[in-house]
Amino acid sequence: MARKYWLMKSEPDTYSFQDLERDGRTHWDGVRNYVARNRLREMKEGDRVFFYHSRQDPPGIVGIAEVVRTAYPDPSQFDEVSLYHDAKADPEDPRWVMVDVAPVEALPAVVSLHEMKDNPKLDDMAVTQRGQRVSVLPVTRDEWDEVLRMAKGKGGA
DNA sequence: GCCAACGTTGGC
DNA sequence: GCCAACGTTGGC
Repeated sequence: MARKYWLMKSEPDTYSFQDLERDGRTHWDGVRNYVARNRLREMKEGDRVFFYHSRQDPPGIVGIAEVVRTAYPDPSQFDEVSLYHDAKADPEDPRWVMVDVAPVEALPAVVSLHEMKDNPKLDDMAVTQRGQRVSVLPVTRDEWDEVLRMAKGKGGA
C-alpha cells in the first residue's frame, strides 16, 4: 500500500512544529471531530503529514511530519480534568483516537494558505476549500509535490 | 429524525 | 477580536 499524505492543523500557541522538533515525537491527541477521527484511523506508519499552523499570520504549512504509530485510544477522553474530556466516552469502546507523529523536516519557507489558494494547481486541495474546518485533511500526491515545489521555490534551496 | 440553538474553528 | 461556517446537541 502506497504511502498516503495528510495535512494536520495546530495552533502554534498550543503546539507548534518547533515544539514537535523539540519533543522528537508527540501524541496527536484532542481530535474531537468524527470526520477527523476517521481519517486518523486510516493513517498508516510512514504516511507523511503537512504540519499546518492555524490562527497565525499567515496561516500555512510550516513543516513535514511522519506517522510513527497508527490510531489507538486517546486517553484524554477519560481524563476528567482534561480540556478534551468526553463524559460520554466509554472505556470499553473508546470514541476518540490519536496517532503518534515525529518531525521529518521544516519547509525551507512557509507555504501560506493564501499562496495555496492562488495556485490553480491546488484548486481542489481540501485546505483551500471554503469552510474547511476539519483539523485532519487528505492531500493528494500531486498536491503534496506542488506544495514542496512552492516551498523550495521560495526558500531558494 | 428534524431542526433551532449553541459551541467551536479559524480566516480575516 | 469579530463573526461566518459548520458540527453537535437536545427538545419535540
